[in-house]
Amino acid sequence: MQISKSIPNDFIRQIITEDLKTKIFQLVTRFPPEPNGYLHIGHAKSICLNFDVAAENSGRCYLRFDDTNPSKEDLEYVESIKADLNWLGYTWTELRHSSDYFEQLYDYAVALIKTDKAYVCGLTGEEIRQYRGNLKEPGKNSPYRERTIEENLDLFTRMKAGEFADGELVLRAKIDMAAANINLRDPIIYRIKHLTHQMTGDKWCVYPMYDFTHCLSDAIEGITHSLCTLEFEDHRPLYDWFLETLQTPCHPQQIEFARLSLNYAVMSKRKLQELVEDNLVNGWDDPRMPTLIGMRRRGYTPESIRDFCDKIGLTKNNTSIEMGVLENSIRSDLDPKTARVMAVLKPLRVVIENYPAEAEQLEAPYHPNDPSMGSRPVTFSKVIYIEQDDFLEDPPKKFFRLAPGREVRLRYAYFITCQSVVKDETGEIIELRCTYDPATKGGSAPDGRKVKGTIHWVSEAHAITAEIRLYDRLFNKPNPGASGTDFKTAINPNSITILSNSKVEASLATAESSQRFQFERQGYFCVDNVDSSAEKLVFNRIVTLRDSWAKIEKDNR
RNA sequence: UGGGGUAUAGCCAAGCGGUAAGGCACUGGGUUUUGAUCCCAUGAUCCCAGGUUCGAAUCCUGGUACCCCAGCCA
Repeated sequence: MQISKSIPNDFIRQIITEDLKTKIFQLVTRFPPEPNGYLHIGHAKSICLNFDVAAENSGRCYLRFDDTNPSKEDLEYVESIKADLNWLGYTWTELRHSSDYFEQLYDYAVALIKTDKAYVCGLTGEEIRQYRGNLKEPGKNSPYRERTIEENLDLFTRMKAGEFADGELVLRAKIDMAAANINLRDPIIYRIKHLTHQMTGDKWCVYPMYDFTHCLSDAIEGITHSLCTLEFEDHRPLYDWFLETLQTPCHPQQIEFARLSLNYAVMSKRKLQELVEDNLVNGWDDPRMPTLIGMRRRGYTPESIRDFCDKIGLTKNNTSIEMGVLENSIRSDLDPKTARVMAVLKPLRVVIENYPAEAEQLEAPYHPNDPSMGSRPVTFSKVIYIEQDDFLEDPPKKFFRLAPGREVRLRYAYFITCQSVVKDETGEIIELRCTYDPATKGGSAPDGRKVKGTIHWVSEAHAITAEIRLYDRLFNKPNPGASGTDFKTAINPNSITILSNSKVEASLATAESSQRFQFERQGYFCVDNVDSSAEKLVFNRIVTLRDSWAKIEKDNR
């Protein structure tokens, strides 16, 4: 962005600012993903919050992999998460893993047992659920709740030693089976899993649960403000209970905010995974996915995503952001810094009858409002392509483009007038015959006459054939899966359109992977970082330009 | 009366007892060799009902609506 950014002043920053005023400490935050999937735009909200708020206050922000469940996690994900974070432009003060603390966590659990605040329970999963009660009725005590400390110590030691099978025993905090908050009804804090962990290998066969791990990991790292999403509000009493009961040297403050939800998109890991597995998209990096890796491939800039996160605000309100906000962020980031070039998506051949056989070079600036971006030569010739949409045999009112007998400006070139239309046997328009006015070279008429339309073009003999992928929203309902429907029934069947015979100007021959351009009058495009090659250029449409003609057209119908 | 949250314009969101910021979207207008950009203009009495106060979106009382919680997931 060109404009200097103002620091947001949301309720979390207000709390932190106030804390900083009244206490002496260095702010420490953390971004704690579980490495069990790819990051998406919703994670970006949390990332920006944690890293930015630390930076604004000369604090630190850790990246911590919350890897307490080896059955779901994979090294592949930790690498992708690190790459996404770097791409967004963030650097963590230190890289940590919850698994780094398994030893300390185990000691804390033993401490709990020793103070009679935890016990080994032999109930089955089904029984535990039954004993837990429900939303309206209190639970009842486990028959194992009154084991002696010695017995618990012995059992827990043997759990760790691998003497029991998965599911046979668990360690539970001894709190209150009648608590109104279900999280406090003797929550399980350790379970047995005979699994190889991606970091600790086969050292452990008991793994701590989230509620026990997260607060203690925060405390161990000296996190001052532990920021998480709303669904953990109910867990805060438990978070605080562990820290108070165990008398940890510091007690981080958990603060919850609303997670991001975006119109016409899904954000849950389960749903995204389903899209990938059912081949409804082409992988996690499909440009239609809200994953960071997908958005990166689509052509979104890290700046635009950070700008978006600033714009949407931070509250506890359960809200849904309109796609338009995201689109605005990417457009306003790209507009000042992206070179303009010409590309004809759906070509229509135009022969300029009175133009000589010899081609000529014209100079075209890369940016209309920024001469410092320079210019490039484009070749003009007797046979060119224009956009099919830019010609209408029977134009409606307010259509400013080409039509029989009408004159338009070819951008940076000449005025041309359509003399006749050539059709094939089926009546389809296959070619236009036009004439040009040599006096209008460069695009202005010495006699001062005006044309309302300016259209883009490429020279047939000099253009490069490219594949262009047009993307639209993945879903055609604002809230896919709302009110019990299957979210997959809301998939937009036209979320991708592949144009394999588009014609782009010659200067694009040297376009590099991931390079972005504005195709004049069409939108912003990005060289696909997977499928594009020197032999076959492939562009992704990042976003269209705002299009007031499209609105007029829509109103006409 | 299970517990925990949230309600300010179409979508976000400031506001913290002194008379409703801003962004996005929309609509109208101006500039323009992109129907782009840019520039101007236009909209709410704050979920409802009472109450306190000279004064309430802000405080109190009582309602209503919506979200989250019953994984040996995070």
